[in-house]
Amino acid sequence: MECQTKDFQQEHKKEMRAVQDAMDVLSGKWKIPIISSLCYYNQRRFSDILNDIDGISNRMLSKELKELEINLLVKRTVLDTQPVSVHYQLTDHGLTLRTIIDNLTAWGVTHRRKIVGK
Amino acid sequence: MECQTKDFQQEHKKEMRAVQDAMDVLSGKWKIPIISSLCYYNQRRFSDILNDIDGISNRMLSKELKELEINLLVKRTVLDTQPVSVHYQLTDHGLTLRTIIDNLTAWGVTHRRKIVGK
DNA sequence: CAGGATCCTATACGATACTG
DNA sequence: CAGTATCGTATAGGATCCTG
Repeated sequence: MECQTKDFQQEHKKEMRAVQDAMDVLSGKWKIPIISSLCYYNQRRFSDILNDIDGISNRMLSKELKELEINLLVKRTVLDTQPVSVHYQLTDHGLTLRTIIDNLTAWGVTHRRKIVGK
Repeated sequence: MECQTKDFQQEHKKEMRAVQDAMDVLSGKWKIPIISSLCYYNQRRFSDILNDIDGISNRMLSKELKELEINLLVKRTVLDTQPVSVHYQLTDHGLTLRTIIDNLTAWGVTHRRKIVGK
């Protein structure tokens, strides 16, 4: 411990800022489920996602999708049907989250086993 | 899309529950920075962590460490020195988060570049 | 169908002060 | 040093109703 220089610590703080940047985008109750849904189904309408995710309200879905759009993770496409339908899909950048989601899924499974016990 | 069976959807909902389980443990402002700190330094005292993480209060650190302990991610050890010092370290189970944290860190970096522009 | 507007509650979090 | 207690605020999120 005594050998740790200021640079060493600064390097770590930089890393922490990066993880927090990531978590700022992904935290909350619904972001990951939404991304997960779009990952799984590739292309999805508003009401489909509403159905994919148990317990989410339209208000929340709308709000979260907007934030994901702002963060360039999701692309919104309005189709001029009657009545209008709207498609959501992950951008290329959004797709780069796939590995993380998969890892989190796997970890979630083993964690539950660990906590609840089997 | 039309070929998706009920089973297919149920499988996906299971996966989503798993990611949410993971996020329940990791969400919030401080959990990941704390784990990151313990990952980096291996063993750390309360006041050290307080120093590692910019902006965290002792109240929050105390609270978050307790939750991490309950989730078996962190082990607390009291050393009978005068005055007492307390060591925190990741459990084996906590260490399994390393990959995820590394991935999130890397993703955070590219995401910031993407959003802020370079 | 795809949302927006409104209202309300819970909890996350912050600041400060105190203790063994 | 390693916390706990107390108080206050802000934000996340839920419920319900409305609209082009």
